[in-house]
Amino acid sequence: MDTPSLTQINQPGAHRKVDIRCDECPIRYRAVCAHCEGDSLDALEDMKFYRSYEPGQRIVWEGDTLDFVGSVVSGVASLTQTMEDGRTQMVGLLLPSDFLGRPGRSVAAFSAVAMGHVTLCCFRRKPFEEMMRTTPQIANRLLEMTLDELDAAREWMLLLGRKSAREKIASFLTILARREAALQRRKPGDRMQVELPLSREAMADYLGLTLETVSRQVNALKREGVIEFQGKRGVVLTDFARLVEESGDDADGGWIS
Amino acid sequence: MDTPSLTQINQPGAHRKVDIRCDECPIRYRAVCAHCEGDSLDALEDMKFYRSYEPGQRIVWEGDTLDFVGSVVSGVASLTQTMEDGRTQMVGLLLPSDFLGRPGRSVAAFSAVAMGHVTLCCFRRKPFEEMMRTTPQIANRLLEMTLDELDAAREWMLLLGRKSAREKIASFLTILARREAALQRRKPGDRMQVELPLSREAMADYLGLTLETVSRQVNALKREGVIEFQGKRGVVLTDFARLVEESGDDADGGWIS
DNA sequence: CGAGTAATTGACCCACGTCAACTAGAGTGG
DNA sequence: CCACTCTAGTTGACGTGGGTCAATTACTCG
Repeated sequence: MDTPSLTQINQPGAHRKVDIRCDECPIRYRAVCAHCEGDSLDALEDMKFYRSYEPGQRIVWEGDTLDFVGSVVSGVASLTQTMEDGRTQMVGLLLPSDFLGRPGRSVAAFSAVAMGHVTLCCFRRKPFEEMMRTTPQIANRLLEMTLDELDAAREWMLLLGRKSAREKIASFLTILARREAALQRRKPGDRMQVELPLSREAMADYLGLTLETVSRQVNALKREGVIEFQGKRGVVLTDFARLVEESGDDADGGWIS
Repeated sequence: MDTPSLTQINQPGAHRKVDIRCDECPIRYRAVCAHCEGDSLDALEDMKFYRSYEPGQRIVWEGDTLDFVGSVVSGVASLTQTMEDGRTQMVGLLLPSDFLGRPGRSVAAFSAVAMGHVTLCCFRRKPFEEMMRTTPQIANRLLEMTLDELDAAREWMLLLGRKSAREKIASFLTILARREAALQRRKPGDRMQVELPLSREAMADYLGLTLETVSRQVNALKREGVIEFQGKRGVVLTDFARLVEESGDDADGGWIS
């Protein structure tokens, strides 16, 4: 459950097995490096190193220093905040191509935890910051990504502050479906399948609910025929229009991204 | 209550009366122009124009196009989201030096409303975007500011998702006090006075509560001697330590900014 | 002084949290 | 292959924080 030491992870062996050439990288055109080419891409390629995390493993603790920044290559990680009495709120989901860490500040404002098996493409902080100064493509791409995240965070504030438990669950499923559909370059429709990337508890932390309420609402949707289960984490959306209705959003939440 | 037409506002007269030279501007070193000097500042000075809004006036509607971006020079504006049935959630407060509008996207994701008398320093979208391309100081400053806002939005998610009504009110007052103290370059302490920049209803929209609950909790804090009122909008924090306790945060929420 | 808006206060109730028991799988090891 | 444990999820019973509706009060501005 603890972060392995640097030496442990920086071993050549650990590297080689996950190494990917940038031009074959699955997140090549969505990550912070998206606009880089030629020399600037080569420079990043030289700097980068990979790290992997097991499900449940802590990537960084809120308040600790993080001596690198990087992109999620595969897997899902959570950004969370915790109060002294243990209440926790997830404040972001890091999906492949999302950026972890804040240039210009080495103390992490939030904890990051691997939700499944996670691989990061990392850059040591100092060289990366230096590179941001000399390569405007990187800073510009990061600005774009940060603006997107800010918009998403603000959307989420509406959900947390104003939506009912039922609406929260429906919104979450709708967003999963829209993202899944976008990846496959088609529209979200009936009988589409999605994988829940989170446990009930993690969903509760994300949605500002308790895990019992999540369980009840999910099963209520099942009972009412809006969704079906397929195995442990699979969900079939049997009635997408109904799901959108239940989410409280207007019909075409224009999420493309 | 409606946004005045462009011509109405762009009249030379309306301009002149609020015009400020950049080197005398109160937000000179905190706004998006903070890192600009010499030529780049001159360029901005040439491009800029001012607009004013009355209390309650809508600056832009969610979904409308906004053909300019700009900085709040004075006053407070809110960024809000509204559901079809009227539920609204404030997703940000724009204070002096804060930036309004998103470069690269002319459709506003959120409504902006003036909470008091507001003055904006505006730039037409296209020239500003062009200038961002040629002047890295601007893009860099905007990145810094956006990262700060993202952190603040995520802090707010914890409040919205997990805090009780009492904790929300206490947190809000604490934040006001910390900002006030920072402006005066001292520590927040007992018997410090703050001005509520928001009505009960606006506070409710900000905190994800109803205005009745806001009223009850504020008055409960008064009854218990944690705060006192001074006139309509003035509040004296008679017991700051207690207020921080009630907020649920650990003692020194390191908010400087 | 009267009208209009903002704020307070009370009575009621329900959505969701809490606490606790129970079930279903997924390993693990004899 | 079956007990044995461990974790994740479900379900029920119950209490309450905060929402809703409505009446009242306090300010402000003609």
